[in-house]
Amino acid sequence: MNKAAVQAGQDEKLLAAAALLFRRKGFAATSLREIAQAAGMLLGSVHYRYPTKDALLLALMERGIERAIEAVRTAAAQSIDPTERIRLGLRAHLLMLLSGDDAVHVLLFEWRALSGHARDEMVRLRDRYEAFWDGMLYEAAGASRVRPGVDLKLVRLCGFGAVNWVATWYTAGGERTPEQIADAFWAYLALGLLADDKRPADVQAALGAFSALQTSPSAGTKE
Amino acid sequence: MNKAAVQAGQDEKLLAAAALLFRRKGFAATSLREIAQAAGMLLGSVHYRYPTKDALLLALMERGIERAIEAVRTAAAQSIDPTERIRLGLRAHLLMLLSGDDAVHVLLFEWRALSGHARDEMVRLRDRYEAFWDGMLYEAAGASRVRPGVDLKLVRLCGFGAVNWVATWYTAGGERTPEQIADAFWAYLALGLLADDKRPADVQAALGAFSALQTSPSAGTKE
Amino acid sequence: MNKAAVQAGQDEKLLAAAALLFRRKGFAATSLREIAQAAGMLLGSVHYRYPTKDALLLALMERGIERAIEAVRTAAAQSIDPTERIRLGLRAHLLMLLSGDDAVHVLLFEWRALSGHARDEMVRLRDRYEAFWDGMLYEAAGASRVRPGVDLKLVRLCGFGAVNWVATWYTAGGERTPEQIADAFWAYLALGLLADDKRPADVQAALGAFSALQTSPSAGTKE
Amino acid sequence: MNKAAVQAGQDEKLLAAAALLFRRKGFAATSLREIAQAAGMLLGSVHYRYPTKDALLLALMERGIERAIEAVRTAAAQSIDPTERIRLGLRAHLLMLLSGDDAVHVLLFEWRALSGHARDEMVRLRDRYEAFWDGMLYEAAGASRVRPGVDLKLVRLCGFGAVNWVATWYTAGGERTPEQIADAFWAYLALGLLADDKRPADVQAALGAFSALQTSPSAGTKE
DNA sequence: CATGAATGAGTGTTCATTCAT
DNA sequence: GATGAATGAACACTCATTCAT
Repeated sequence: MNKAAVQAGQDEKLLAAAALLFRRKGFAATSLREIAQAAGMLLGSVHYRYPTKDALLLALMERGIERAIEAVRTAAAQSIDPTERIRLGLRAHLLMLLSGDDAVHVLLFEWRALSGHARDEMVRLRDRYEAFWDGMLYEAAGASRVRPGVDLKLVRLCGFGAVNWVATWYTAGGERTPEQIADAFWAYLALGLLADDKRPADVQAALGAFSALQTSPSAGTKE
Repeated sequence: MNKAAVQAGQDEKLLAAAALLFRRKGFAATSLREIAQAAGMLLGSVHYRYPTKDALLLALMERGIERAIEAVRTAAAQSIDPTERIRLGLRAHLLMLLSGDDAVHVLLFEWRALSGHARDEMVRLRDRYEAFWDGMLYEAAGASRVRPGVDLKLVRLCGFGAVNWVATWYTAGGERTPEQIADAFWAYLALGLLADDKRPADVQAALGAFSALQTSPSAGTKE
Repeated sequence: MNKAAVQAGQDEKLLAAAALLFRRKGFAATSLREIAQAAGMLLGSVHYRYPTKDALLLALMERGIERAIEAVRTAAAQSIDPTERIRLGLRAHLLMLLSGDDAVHVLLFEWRALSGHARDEMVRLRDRYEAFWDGMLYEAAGASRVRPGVDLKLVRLCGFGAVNWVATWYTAGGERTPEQIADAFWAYLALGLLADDKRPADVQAALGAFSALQTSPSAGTKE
Repeated sequence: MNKAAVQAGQDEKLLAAAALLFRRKGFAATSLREIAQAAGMLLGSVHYRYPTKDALLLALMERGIERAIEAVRTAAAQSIDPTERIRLGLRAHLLMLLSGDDAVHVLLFEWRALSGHARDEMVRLRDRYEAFWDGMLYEAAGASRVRPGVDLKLVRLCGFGAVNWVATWYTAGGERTPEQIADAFWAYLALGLLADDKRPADVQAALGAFSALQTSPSAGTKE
């Protein structure tokens, strides 16, 4: 039992080291030797735990997805208001991505390195997370808070994009905290950028294509 | 003269092949041998044109940024209305990213592979593009179409994120065209998601943090 | 225990093969593939033992210097007469250089190929060997066998040059053995070339510059 | 005629640049591109003048040998005393080697890089120079200044070694000039190191092997 | 169970050389 | 006559992976 705990700890150290390096240098540019060294173990031992580099990445992603779902679920549970739940979830998602866990970052940015079976497996994991978010959005829509004609799936993809992309430019110690960024993004999406008295007239006109869009609200998106 | 044209064509083929492969497999996972083969030239010839792999990537990015700026500028020039110009620019940006040119994709997703001087150079290129967009946004703000308290830089980062992330999930032949996606994202951001009669009461309350944010409208974001 | 012995044997074979090839073709003109093949191992295995080509050369030089010092010390220990000790040491040095070990040859002729840290390391090794020889020479001088006004450091450099250069023209099976060559060189240096009755008059005159030199007997030589 | 002069000047610059680089980095480690750049010409033009790298080295050596012979001959001509002529020749040889011309250095230290026909050619050149020196030595012997039993060829090899090796450790601005070094070496060889009253007794005894040597004075040496 | 020596395919890069112009 | 684009073999080196112990 003690031995098993040590092993789990070793595994934890290994995955954490891998996540850090994958995030910093990318999957392909990181060698298993580096990971082994960073984790304080030997190269052979890495292969003992994960037979291939792909398997290590996949394990990392699995862990990332579980933690992300867990974190978002916990955050959202703090409110029963659907809109507020989304805001809290968004905060949690961004927090995980920026400072919580390298595994989440890896999950979002290194999946292209996988191929074949490992890639299918990873897609399955992502779908689970996306389904979880879609659930929250449909709650909000059900509470008829969302403007009619809005495609929820597309909203999810829009919001995810905005938030995930933050990992690209954010640096700790900047002028905004992750929480502030998440709230601001949510405010933009929820309220819109344009001043109230300016909206109806010119925007509606400008978005002719968008109006057409509203008539087919369930248009799909995914590969 | 003929010779110069042939050389330029060779170069074009080389960069196009590199862009395609970098996009599909990532920079680190693509070998110069593969690129050479895809471009129909020999390995030595690739190095003759670009002394290092980094130099090839950098050249690709330079081309990508020039084309992106050009495309967005041309699209935005079709209207004099600041809001409409943004919508048209967004469309052009997404179109470049998705189907116009692999170089733009590479520019956005492979910059982490660079280091040292090449990275500085790339950052300089990106800054130019971002400055170009900020210009368009300030126009719109100057025409007092934007809700007070909105941080334009953060809006740009939000919008870029949403749009750039599309490259992550979009597949040609899907149910929406790039233009439709761009318009929809712009509509979400411009008008907001929430129904008019629902907005003032509960959103304002939900976004306490956001209200605080509005008092310091010029808060920065970046590293 | 058996395993360690096998490994040491492999290492020995590798270094011996490298020394032979470096001697025959020079460091830069010898490829690691050739060395691997000559040592009966695979290219990857060479790098496993010595991470870089420079490291391999350095290891070779270290071995060369150790063996040279050991051989010279052992030979010189056979006599207690300072002059005789030098003759015996010279013999041993030349023997190592010509037929004993390619590593010694490499040490003397391939050091220019190194740069940076590896070169510093090599200089350190050479200095140790030279200090060892200077010790022997000072012994002889202390026994007041050496003509006054002779610069011992310069003598060492003169003798080393004469003897090391032999590696340039010597071929096994020639008309003189290494021992005979060493003894002859030592005789020339010790006794001088000129007949006794011819020396005082004309040589002294011919060597005006040399006489001047004798007045500053401690003039240095080296960088 | 003007054109021919320009060409000869170009050739001169090319050979000088090659000599400098070969001396500094070795033949194998110097690329033709470097040489071309240092000579201010283009890579193709180097090949235009010398079809292969070996040919360039060989041309360099030819020039080196011619200059060396010329310099030594001129220096020796300043005296009619055979011993003095040797001293002056030695001075000239060392001067060429150290500061006169990189080609001489290359000639002595880079010949191992050649093989096949080019190597044979180079050996022929060296033999010419050595024959020239042997001529001077036999003059001195004929004037019966040399101790009986001394092998002149071996003396030449001994002296050449001592002097050539100086290039290995000499640095300009050191405490001795090349002339002083040459004179000192000649003094050591001509007069011997040991004090007069110490010589007959112990050295003769110590050099038993040498006495045997004296009975076969014409023993050859060369490969 | 864990290790580390060994592997060999593959990497980016260098380079002397060729040749059409 | 002189150039520089193109070549491809060779280079030192990296790396995920295997396997005997």
